[in-house]
Amino acid sequence: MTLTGRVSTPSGDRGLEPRGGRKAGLSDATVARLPVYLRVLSSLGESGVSTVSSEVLAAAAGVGPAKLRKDLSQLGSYGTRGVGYDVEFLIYQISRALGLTQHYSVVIVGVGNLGEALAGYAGFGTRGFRVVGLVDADHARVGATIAGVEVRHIDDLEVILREQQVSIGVIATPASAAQDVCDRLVRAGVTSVLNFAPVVLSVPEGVDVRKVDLSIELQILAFHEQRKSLVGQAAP
Amino acid sequence: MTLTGRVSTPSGDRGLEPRGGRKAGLSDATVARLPVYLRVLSSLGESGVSTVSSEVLAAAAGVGPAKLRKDLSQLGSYGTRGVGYDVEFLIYQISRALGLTQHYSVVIVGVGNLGEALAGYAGFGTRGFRVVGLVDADHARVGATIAGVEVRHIDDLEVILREQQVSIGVIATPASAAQDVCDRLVRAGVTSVLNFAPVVLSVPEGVDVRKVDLSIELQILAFHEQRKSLVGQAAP
DNA sequence: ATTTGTGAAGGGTTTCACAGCG
DNA sequence: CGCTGTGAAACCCTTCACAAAT
Repeated sequence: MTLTGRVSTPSGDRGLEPRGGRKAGLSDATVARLPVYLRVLSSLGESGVSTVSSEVLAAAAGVGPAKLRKDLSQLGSYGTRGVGYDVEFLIYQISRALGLTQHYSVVIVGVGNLGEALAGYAGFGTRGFRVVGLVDADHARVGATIAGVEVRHIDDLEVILREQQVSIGVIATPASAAQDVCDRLVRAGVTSVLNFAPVVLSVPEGVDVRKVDLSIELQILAFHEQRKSLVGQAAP
Repeated sequence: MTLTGRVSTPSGDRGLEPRGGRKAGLSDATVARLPVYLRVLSSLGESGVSTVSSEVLAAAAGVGPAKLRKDLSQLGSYGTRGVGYDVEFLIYQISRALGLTQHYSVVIVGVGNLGEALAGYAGFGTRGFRVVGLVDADHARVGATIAGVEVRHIDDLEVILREQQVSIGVIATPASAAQDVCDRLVRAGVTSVLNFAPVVLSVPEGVDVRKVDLSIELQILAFHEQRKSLVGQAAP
């Protein structure tokens, strides 16, 4: 069997190109780092630190100082030359830039070990995210209460999505169910999806998908691990 | 309190700059995508497909065809013009490039819901990764058997690392324990770490750390979600 | 005819180094 | 003097478009 010419992928072929058009400043690379700065700043704030230099903040966040300053300068001029950045003020400004001053309702689909771990994750409650729904296809799991939320059957997914203005859907199902769940989320108006299932999801334009994939991470580590054993092998 | 000038971060300040020097071809961006191609190819192979074009494979992987060809050309010339790529042969070549023809022993530290989910993850057994150790600080969890592996106490960590040539350590502990666990892994010779705890780990040069962080992903989604509501707001 | 492999162009990100401000 | 904010340079990655191969 040969597949060529016209596309007829097993898992569909909608929405190849992921990102929609940007509206204002903030490059993707910067957006991906702001949450890290935010976490470091919070921990500094709790330690009673009120001011940080780019050098110290960068070190704690694991980036170079120049990069950090470039990132922060995209938000505005919130530092003081000769002094550094005010911790509380920066926390506020980054939160605002990321949209964390709003609140987001999250539904988790699939309540296996992973779904349960996600539901119980403390970082959820903090910073404007609230788990308003847990659903599973397995009737045996329906009715249980996890982190204060009752598990409902996946048949109720659309009802839950409509009742609670859900903006983010988390997919923690087996791979085989993921695309179907995703389609249902999108059809009900969810435009942000966090996918833990090991499949490439197809979504229409305008929907953001982020993927977390254990085995991809492992394979990337394996690549570097292999490199380390191959010390100076190529001919000069 | 003010932190400026000399660095004295709460969580240490070793290992700022992440990546070591590259040895041969294969850019970071390419390495991050090869596992995706591998997965798609495997699924195609199981469907009885023996040959694919870059167009079809790219569609299924969610990238553009030009990017896919550039990526694959870094491995060598393994396609046939006018025809496409042989699925089985490509699977082999990508596996080889990623170092998946070797076997890697993995230890998971922290057997809460997340650790348990990771241990039970099917993608682990496949493709050369084997969980050879599960450890936890909680005596109540020690002795249980998960996915065929007995949970041992974290005091035994160093013993396990030495007995079983462990190359990859997975940290699934609470944030407060992560840096300490990481230090112990590194001291015992582990050079690849996959971190699920929400902290920036400090490691000496030569050690690779990859981070999986739910709340960072959520915050990135929040940013894009916010953008969507702000339709045409800035003055022209 | 079809599809790969790749120079060249284009865009984005990081790093440098210093001007500018407190 | 110290540290931020930022043009300019360097680097990396993606996209285009076409020559080469079957």
